[in-house]
Amino acid sequence: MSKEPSQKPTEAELEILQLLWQHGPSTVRFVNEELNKAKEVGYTTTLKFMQIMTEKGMLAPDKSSRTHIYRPLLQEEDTQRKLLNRFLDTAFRGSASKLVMQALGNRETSQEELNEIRNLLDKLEGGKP
Amino acid sequence: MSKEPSQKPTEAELEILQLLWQHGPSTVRFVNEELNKAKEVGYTTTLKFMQIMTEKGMLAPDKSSRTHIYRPLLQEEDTQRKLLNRFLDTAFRGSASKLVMQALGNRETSQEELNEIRNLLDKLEGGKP
DNA sequence: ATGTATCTACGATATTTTTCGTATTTCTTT
DNA sequence: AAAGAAATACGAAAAATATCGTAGATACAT
Repeated sequence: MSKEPSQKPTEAELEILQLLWQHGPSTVRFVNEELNKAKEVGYTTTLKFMQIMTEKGMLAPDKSSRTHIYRPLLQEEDTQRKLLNRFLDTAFRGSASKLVMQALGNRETSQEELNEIRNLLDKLEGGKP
Repeated sequence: MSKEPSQKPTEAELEILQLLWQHGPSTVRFVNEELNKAKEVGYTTTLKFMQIMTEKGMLAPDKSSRTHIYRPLLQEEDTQRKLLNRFLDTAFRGSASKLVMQALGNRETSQEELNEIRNLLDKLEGGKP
């Protein structure tokens, strides 16, 4: 029974994945230090998480040296897409536009980002002019 | 010790809130039947949830008749906003535009909705011409 | 080469979330 | 008024998440 590579990461797992996506393959110590910038977490706690994530097939450790280096097996965009779809359904009953409106309304969004979005809108509407 | 009215609802709690937002104040039985359209859940399970949610200050039961009627104390948009902010940070590292792009890209969005979004963009950019 | 620091392995505990069973109370129906 | 149906109250088990301590192995510095 080989394990399916994906699942829904928990919040804590997601935080770790974020760090790995952002910084590339890393050691437990590094991840732990990064996590500690936000809140206190014991080293072994982080280690345990990363081991569990490895069991679940989310990470792969390079064990060639004593200090293991973990890399994420889940793709960032893939994972985001799945999480987003789930979130959209549970929190917004599937209404993407409501979500988008909230997301844009609640936060400062840079001019550059707004332009990107506008471009996307153009592309989406371009399909049926 | 008065309880703070809000907290982060769990997924199961959110499902119940959704039903109450959608249909207005309801009985346990009604909520339970709705939940059962998606998956089997025992009546007492639903009851317990709604009682816990009441303790947490998310719901308020009208107990004037034997069959209690629960109404949500959390506002839909409020709650969505909070959940969204959290989700945005944990899943998209705070990048609203990335989230928006994914949300629009992954799903069919109606012309009407696209227009709404475009209007919002105009309004957002209007602020600093 | 010996003590100290750093790792991983592993198991255990704590916390939160989900799920139910049973008892008791309150209607309804006959 | 008694039997049965439908609700709530309560407690507790089960499952999923999160957190840590200790032991043993490995490297490093003196």
